[in-house]
Amino acid sequence: MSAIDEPLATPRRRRADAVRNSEAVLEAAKAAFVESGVDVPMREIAARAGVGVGTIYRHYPLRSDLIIAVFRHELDATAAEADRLAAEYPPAEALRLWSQALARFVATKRGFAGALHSGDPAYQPLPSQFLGVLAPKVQRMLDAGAHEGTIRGDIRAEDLIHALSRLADSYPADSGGHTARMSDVLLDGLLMPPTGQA
Amino acid sequence: MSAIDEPLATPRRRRADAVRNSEAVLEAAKAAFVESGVDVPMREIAARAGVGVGTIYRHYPLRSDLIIAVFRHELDATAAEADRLAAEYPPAEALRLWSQALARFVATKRGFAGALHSGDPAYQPLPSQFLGVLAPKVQRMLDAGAHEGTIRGDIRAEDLIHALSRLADSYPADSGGHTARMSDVLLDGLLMPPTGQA
DNA sequence: ACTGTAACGGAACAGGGTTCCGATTGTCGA
DNA sequence: TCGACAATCGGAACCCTGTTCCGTTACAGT
Repeated sequence: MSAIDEPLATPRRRRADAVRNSEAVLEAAKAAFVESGVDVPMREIAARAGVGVGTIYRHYPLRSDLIIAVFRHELDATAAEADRLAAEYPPAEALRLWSQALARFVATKRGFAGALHSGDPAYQPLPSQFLGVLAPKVQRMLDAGAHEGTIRGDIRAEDLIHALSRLADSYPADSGGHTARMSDVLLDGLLMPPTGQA
Repeated sequence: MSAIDEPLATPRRRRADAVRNSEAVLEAAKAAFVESGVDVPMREIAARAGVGVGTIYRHYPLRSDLIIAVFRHELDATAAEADRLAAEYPPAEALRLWSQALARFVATKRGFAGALHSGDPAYQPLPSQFLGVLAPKVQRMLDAGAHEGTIRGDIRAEDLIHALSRLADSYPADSGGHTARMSDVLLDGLLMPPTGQA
């Protein structure tokens, strides 16, 4: 009766160099993503991290694994922001403010939205992981708005996030506020009553 | 004073094989785009057309040249559709119907919207050529709607087309009508009066 | 027919993703 | 402390694709 605080017999301890390397890769990827976007060559990340490419693939078999790992914190923060805003503002306004947070997230990750919708097998799990974190929070805002009658109720959170992330990626260097304007138009369309005739 | 129906002295006649090949490439590309999307390898197009890759590059130095050439007819038709609808329906309704036409155009061209916004130098002229054909027609619809007070006047045709083409590309196999639904939401947001508070 | 040249084809080069395997090096038991 | 084992490493090698380049081919005009 010594170590039963581990779920089952400890299979083995993770090697120290493995931990070091996996963290070094994470740091290198983070920097590389900022400089060159998420499509940066694997070899460059490997060089920055001072490891071989094989080591990257060992720790992150899919490029999407690396991306999610790098952006995990920010992604969670963006999700948490949804809760914060939902608690402080009426649904429609919370949604509008949150959409700006999402736009900031996407805009600062060159190539992220493209990867999200690319269909490339290396990015295959990305959409579900991304949406898995955000959609529940957004859905709650949508439901609240639908319940009080200020937001139309036939739009799913996942579709909305898809759309917003698409729009946010439309202008590589968006100095004219195009993204913000079109996102606002989309959100106006969500407000009740929908004026459009069938 | 024989042949002055040509702008200036006819420099030379285009070689028959050149004409043949350039058309063969066009046909091959059209088929390949349908089967595999606009990102299909050049070698495959060359093989289908029975020419060498060098021949493709001779006739279409940029991939975007080939894409535009292949879709020229459909693109013009989509532009003409804007005129037709504008003549027959009130601006807001015309715009809604036209957006469906655009969605059809984009949806049937796998990878097209991605190429449109990719930033890849091989696609560099694509956005301006694409928008150059469509934007003037759409702008006229927007202006008409703004003039009669049914459509908000602060949205440029180019931004709208960008947004719609982005949305139309969001779902590779859109069986659930997601694209149509989100496009409708966007268009609802265009209608006056905009309900959203700043 | 003959010639000059436009056009051709595909080898060659460059660059990126992914795999594979011999070499290395922690970890753990003795 | 030491040895053995296996996890891990590194980067060469392979494949696929875009693009260029140039020796060869074959059309157009005389």
